[in-house]
Amino acid sequence: MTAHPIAANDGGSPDRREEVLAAAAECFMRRGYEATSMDDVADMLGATKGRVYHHFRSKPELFFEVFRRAISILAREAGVHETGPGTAAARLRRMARAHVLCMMETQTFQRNLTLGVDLYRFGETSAEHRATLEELMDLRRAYEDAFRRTFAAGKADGSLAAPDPSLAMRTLLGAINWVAVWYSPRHGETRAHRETLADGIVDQVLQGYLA
Amino acid sequence: MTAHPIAANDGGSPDRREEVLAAAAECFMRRGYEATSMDDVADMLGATKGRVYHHFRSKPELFFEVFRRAISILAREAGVHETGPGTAAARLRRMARAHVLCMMETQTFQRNLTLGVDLYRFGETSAEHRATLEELMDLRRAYEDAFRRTFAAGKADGSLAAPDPSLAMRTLLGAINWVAVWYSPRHGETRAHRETLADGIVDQVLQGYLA
DNA sequence: GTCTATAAAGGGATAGAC
DNA sequence: GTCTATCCCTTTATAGAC
Repeated sequence: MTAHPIAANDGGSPDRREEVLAAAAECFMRRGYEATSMDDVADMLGATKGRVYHHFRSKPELFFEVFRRAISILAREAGVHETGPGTAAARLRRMARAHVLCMMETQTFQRNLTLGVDLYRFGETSAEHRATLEELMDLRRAYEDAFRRTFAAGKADGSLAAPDPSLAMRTLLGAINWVAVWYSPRHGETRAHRETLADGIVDQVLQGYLA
Repeated sequence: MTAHPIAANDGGSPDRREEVLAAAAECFMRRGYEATSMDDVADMLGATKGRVYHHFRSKPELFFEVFRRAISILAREAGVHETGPGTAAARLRRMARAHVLCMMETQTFQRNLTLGVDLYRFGETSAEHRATLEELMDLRRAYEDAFRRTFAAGKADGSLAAPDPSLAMRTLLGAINWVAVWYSPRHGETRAHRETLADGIVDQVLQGYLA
């Protein structure tokens, strides 16, 4: 891996590595991890796999990067609200709303989270890849823990009424993770449309957990 | 397909075709549709793929049978409660409870429902398989409609308070479908344990939809 | 930085033995 | 009803041209 202008990423000019990553996310989502070939990813870019292998050493590493990106988007957009102002219920609402928007706007990346968990649970991988997978599972657990802690905080400050924070975390995340499964962007849809939809979903879902 | 003693299935003696189907469900769940080889299915049975091909013409047909089985279990166990006694809220609770138990007890089959939807949305299939997939998607839609109708009925009889029955159906099913993703049976677990867990989940989740 | 060509391995499906 | 052997195609990954 020679000097890539990855720093230019922040500056604005589109990065080639980023294009490969996005194409891979799309392919993995559509066909699953093992069924996706490096040729599929290349085809989606209108290139050959020489280009893919130039940016990523192997298929597992490509997938791991997709996973890492997915969870890092969630942590940045949603997890960050754990430490905001207001009651636990208010913070939970901001977290859930941002999470839903991520499911809609970075769907191709987010759907690969489940794929990664299955790979961890059932896949046969080398020791090195196993270690990376463990690390990625830790990232995911850490993200989920923010929801668990917020449910516990809501029990303490009286704003939330879930008797079992772990179970509440699971049912809430189930409801909002599922958005990535059924959501499909409409033609001409704007950010405002998605925000309205996200508010509707979150209002609906949080109703059951409020004190 | 020559004379199989499929009728013996009802009688009690284990059916060979059924064994292949169960092994296939497990493999498809673990590795995904395309990544699962007919050899994988055979290996899980301690056999070779000659046996698999004797019972199922092709890999797609094998998968379709797994999908069909999954949805038919749900329709029988949960969908049937749509027409039971009591308020819409009471019926919805019985449906959701049975659904959760299915997610736990026939997990390997149920997890393939999402796989099938992805295959339908993104897969490249022959015209014949396409037609079968359409039919399977209809079965799934019909099952989901039972939930949608019950939410609408609850609006009418005043037992449920979801403003948008379609959205309520999606968030509720998301929360309870997700059980199949995180649930893992504990050692020595009994049906009673699962029923208690299912009741906890359903109590938690339905809270938000009650009038 | 991306291409073509190729090696080595594994997949779906069938034929025919038993 | 299940197994072995086989055909043909696709896959991962690398080497080396440009």
